[in-house]
Amino acid sequence: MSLLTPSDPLLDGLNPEQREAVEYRGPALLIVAGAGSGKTSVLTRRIASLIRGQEAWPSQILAITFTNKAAAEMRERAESMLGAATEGMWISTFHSSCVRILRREAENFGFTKNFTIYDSHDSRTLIKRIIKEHEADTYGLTVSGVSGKISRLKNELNDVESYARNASMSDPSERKFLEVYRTYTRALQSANAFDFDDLLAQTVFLFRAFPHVADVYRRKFRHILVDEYQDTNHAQYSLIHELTRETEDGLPGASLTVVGDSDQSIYAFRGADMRNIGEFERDFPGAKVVMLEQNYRSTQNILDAANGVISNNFDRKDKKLWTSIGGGEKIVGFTGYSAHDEAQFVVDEISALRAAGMDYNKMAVFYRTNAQTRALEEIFIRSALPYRILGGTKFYERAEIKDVLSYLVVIANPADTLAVRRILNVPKRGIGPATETQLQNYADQNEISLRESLRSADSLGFGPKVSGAISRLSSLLDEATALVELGSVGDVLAKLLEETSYTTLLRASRDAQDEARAENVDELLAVTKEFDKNNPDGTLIDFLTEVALVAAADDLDDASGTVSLMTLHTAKGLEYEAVFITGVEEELLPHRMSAGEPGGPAEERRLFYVGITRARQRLFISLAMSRAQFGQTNSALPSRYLQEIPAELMDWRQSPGNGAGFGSDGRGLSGSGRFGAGSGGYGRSGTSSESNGWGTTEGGWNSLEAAPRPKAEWANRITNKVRDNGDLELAAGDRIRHADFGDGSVSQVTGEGAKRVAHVKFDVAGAKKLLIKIAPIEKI
DNA sequence: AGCCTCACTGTTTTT
DNA sequence: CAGTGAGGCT
Repeated sequence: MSLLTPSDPLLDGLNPEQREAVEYRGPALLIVAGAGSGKTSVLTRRIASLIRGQEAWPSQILAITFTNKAAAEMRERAESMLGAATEGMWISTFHSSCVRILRREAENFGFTKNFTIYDSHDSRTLIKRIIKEHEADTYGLTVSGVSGKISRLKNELNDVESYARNASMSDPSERKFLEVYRTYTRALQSANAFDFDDLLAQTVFLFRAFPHVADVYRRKFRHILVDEYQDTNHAQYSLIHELTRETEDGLPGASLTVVGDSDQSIYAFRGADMRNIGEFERDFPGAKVVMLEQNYRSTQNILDAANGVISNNFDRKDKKLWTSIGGGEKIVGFTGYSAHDEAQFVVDEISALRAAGMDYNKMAVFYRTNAQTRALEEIFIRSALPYRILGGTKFYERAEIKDVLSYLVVIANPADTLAVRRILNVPKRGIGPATETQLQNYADQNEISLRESLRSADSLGFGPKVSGAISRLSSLLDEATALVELGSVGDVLAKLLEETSYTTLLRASRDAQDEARAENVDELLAVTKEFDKNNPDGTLIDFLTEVALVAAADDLDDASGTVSLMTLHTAKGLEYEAVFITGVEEELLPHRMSAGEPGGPAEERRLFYVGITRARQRLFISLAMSRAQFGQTNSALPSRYLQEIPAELMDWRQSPGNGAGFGSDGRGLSGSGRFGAGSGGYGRSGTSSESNGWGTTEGGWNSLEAAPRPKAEWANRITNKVRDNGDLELAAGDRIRHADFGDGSVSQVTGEGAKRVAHVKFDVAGAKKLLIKIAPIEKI
């Protein structure tokens, strides 16, 4: 048992439950940790107590998180408790743990240890090519459809052959899909590459196919700790199971600790299954369960709001967060006229908080979709507030960065055809599609890689210009490869940039954006040098692995004084003194795409809950009445989740219920900035059939007509059924009747499908544009 | 081969 | 809106 005494600093300040979570010893422990209940602290102290009590060597500990950031934080905390005694511990994400294992074991199953990792963009590119080659698009297969399906299959551990056994071969599109899946799998194999999902799935397959290999790791890891267990998908779950199994010669399985909170499960879309945590006790009979419900982060008001919201999810174990911190300030609500107006509110409040002494890096702004950053950014820039965006279009996804990285990939893994193709004609060197196809054919016929075929340029009958270009590329790659042995990653990259003139050419371009691209490439060069400095023994492969696995929240050093902007997903696991949740509207939160998915609205509610519980002191919730999306402005309704926050907790500066209506003349932004008080309404009342009168005036402003009639406080209460005229056929000359505008005649119909717009001349109300699908109209 | 323009399309969250 | 693909021109 533990050698710790009650006064040991490891147990200092812990409540009885936390303490039990640190001290319990047994084969399986589930820590149900509500938001802000100190789970990271408990987890690290648990690790520390295992080491201090000499119950385990550091190398016997495997701690798994979902993000590198969480892993880094845990490592840091463990180091501050244990110092050098953390050496040899595996504290890393699922994905990087798997890469580590796969690199060691790749030779067992037809890969080499310098395999490439394909991000989702790479796999889409590959899938796109395969769909084209197999003319699979004529069977209705799309790139996103196929890549989504393959990803789901892999997360469920269905490889091609197991899928083939179960698929219905009578369906031609199924057959075609199988063909694509099979080709894709072979392409990955021959490119010596794994996609993201493979990293997990292949590790599981490896363990299952080679029990003696699995045993090596089972013997090694005696204590396995998993964070955010509610977000594990089937592959991750199986991986944990494989690792905690008894070895062939009877060594009992490792002790397993999982931490999670089903209320914070927000990754169902990538296969996460809450049941993994719900059924933990069934999976591990005799498991100990510890509940952490005391919250050390937020004020009671914030927790009450969070509890109010989450209690609307039914299939959950009831648990209530509580705190001894006290009530705190009310939650501030604001309804903007537009996304810009909303952003202005955010900026104003941030300035006020700053003036009151709060540092910018203690504040964060959350949103549901990355697209929402646009308006926020504009206003932040205009107001000269320092901010940083976490996630979004990632540095490593930029075309110029991928180009340059592809050179490094080709050097590390010449089998990677995708990477070879990417650099073949970048920068332009006269190797076009025709040449590429010929090279590929030659490679296929001789069963060599595309990279190898470059060496035979002279004998392929190309013109002198083309074959010269190919030979030069080939020898450049050879030279750089030779340099890998001697030089650092930075040296190799510098040489490649020098020889290809990549940045020089960008700088010579007259496209202004190319200068920015050149700077990005310079930054990448700086990154490699930084890597060389921090990892004197680091290899090119190590560098590429690190780069492939960085995530949105990872590159954040929040020491600097900036406000952080991020999606609600990225926000998980973080906390801030002041939190702004923006865009709390129907169609956005819950997102329209979630409506059709089973459990969608409940998951969106959890997302909102995650956002709320990030806040320590102050919480601001805002929405906009209209929002531009896909170049069009649409009106929006308050999110259904707003009414789940007890009204007395909120202080509405500008409420969705009694906010002013605004006229169809479209004033608003220019005037007072915020629309003034007034009656009438945002949103509508009455029966569902006349709700949602999205009209578009000829002036271009999309607006809701003021609705000077009694209404429920929450306009969206009555919109559970959205009007849908999807099938309504209209043509010029038709007479229609609108719920508000009366009768009119159609002058023109534009757009397609759901975006069909009728241009209508109303007899009294004048000319309007109406979205046919949802306008309250009927043909007469 | 390489450049241009035009039209079209999907339109969430991420390791 | 943004990223892509086709088609036409040099």
